[in-house]
Amino acid sequence: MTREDIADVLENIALLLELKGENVFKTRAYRNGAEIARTGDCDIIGLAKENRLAEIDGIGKALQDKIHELVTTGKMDYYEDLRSGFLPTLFDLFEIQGLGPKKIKALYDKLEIDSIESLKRACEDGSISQLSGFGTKTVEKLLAAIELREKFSSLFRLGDVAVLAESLLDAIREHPATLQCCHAGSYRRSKEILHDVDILVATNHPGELTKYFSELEIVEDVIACGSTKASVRLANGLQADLRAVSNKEFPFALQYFSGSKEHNVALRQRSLKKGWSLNEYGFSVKEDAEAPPEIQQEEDIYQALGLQYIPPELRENRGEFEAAEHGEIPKLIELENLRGTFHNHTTASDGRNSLEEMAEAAIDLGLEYLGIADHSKSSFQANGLYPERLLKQIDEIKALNKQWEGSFRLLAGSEVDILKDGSLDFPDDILKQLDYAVASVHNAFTLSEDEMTARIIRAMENPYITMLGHVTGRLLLKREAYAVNIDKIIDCAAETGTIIELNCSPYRLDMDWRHWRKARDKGVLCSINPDAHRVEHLQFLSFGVRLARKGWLRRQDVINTKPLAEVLEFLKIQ
DNA sequence: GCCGTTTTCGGCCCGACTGTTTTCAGTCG
Repeated sequence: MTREDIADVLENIALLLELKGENVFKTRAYRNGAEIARTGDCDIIGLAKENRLAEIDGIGKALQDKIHELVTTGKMDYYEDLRSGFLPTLFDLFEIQGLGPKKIKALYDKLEIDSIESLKRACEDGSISQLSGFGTKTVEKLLAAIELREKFSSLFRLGDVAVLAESLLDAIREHPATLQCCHAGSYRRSKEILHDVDILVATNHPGELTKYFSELEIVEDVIACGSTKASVRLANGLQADLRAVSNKEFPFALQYFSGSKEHNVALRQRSLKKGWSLNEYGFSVKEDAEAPPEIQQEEDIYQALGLQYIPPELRENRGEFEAAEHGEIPKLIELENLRGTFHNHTTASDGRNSLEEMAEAAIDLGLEYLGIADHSKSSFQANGLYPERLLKQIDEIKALNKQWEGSFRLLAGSEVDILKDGSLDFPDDILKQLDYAVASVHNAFTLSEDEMTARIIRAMENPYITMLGHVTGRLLLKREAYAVNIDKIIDCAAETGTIIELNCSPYRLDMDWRHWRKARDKGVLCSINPDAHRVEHLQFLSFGVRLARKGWLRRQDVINTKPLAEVLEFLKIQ
């Protein structure tokens, strides 16, 4: 029994109660309990065993008894009763955009729809249209949502893969027969969306390693396990592949399996011009071609082909060859370059940690400054701040800053909503009291591209707006970006000197890496922001740096590589 | 179902958007 297990049971109870049309506040109590189980600071399992759940705020008598029963017996009668008679596929319906408890209840009661499959059938055969509240538009939207889900079913966000990918590589590294190992594929190239994880190992005992790999504890299913290659599936459905090669082949295999396919096609074409055919095992030399140099490591392959080394993140055949030919591959930003960050939340709005806790966590990470940007009043759902509370927070930040005497500083900002017409949620006389302000769109996502672009540009033109938050509002594998003309936004950022955020929440990674190079070339500065809602989220900075590298960004292109003194000067604050 | 109290009952986050129901219900953030 883990915290996750408890959270899942409570969350499912909340869904089933919603289906039964129970009191929304009762439902909310269970959902709140799930959240506490999943992410609360307390040791919920230990407290449950000791009958001390009453110490947790939000867990009342009913949940205490039920969680205690679940933890000590492994099941909960209330939950078993509630879900008897329903297929587990029913829960999938809640993941379809546009379907909530009321509609799911209607679908279940009237048409016995209890899975995405039966929903799709009912959409296609027209039976859904008989139900009141389900018109043609609704059916269209449901079909689109089902299609989106199918499209994404075998895809994973970088942030959901990173821990697994690292622990797999660690396991391979520990094996005594491993000579060297490395990630390959799209994980190595830091793609934001992945469909598998590739690991390459150099060894003299390949069969031992593939067997060892397929028997690792985190492996759920073995898809294939041969003498040089193993494919497995992990509990979350992610596929992981291991390829074992000799030490001599390793640089070639690493280059080959890192891709991208387009990059490799271009590289092999270059190689052929020299009379060398390139594959995952090495160069094979055509007759009367000169002999290629000795290859010790991946860098040597690029050098042999007359190219500067191309970091894996840039291998998308998007101009990296031209740059490498002319020695113009940039020195890309590294995680160690970051000196601080902006756009973080606290308990004042929808964050989980206090100002002090966020500051301590930032100091522990070695940062010199941390920008606090809680939501503004229009983000009701996020407990956005009204001016009085914001001004009070500014005072609190000033008071806290005294203790660090310049060695660390909290910056007082706001994530101010860009309203539908492009005006801001706070008047200028409030904004000007802040150290900086992030402007973000949080509602009215369905404006036309022209309207949305004009709306955002209007906000950027406000002199008190320092940076633009999550430019497209996308949630990876969950919600498409809203319509916006990125090129116009970049031009406006260049003209107004507005920084553009690289929001490094694993769900966002927005602005997309494909736009950063041109933004950089127009002189637009980037800010790598974790959008942290709790101290652990500061770790998202590493994803931000990976995607900034993928966007060709150098240290000098990112505002938060600047030391504190320079940032204060930049923001014109004391 | 939880919480807090002017203590055992009433409040619990609110507004925008969408589609369809011609006056509002459901979903979402």
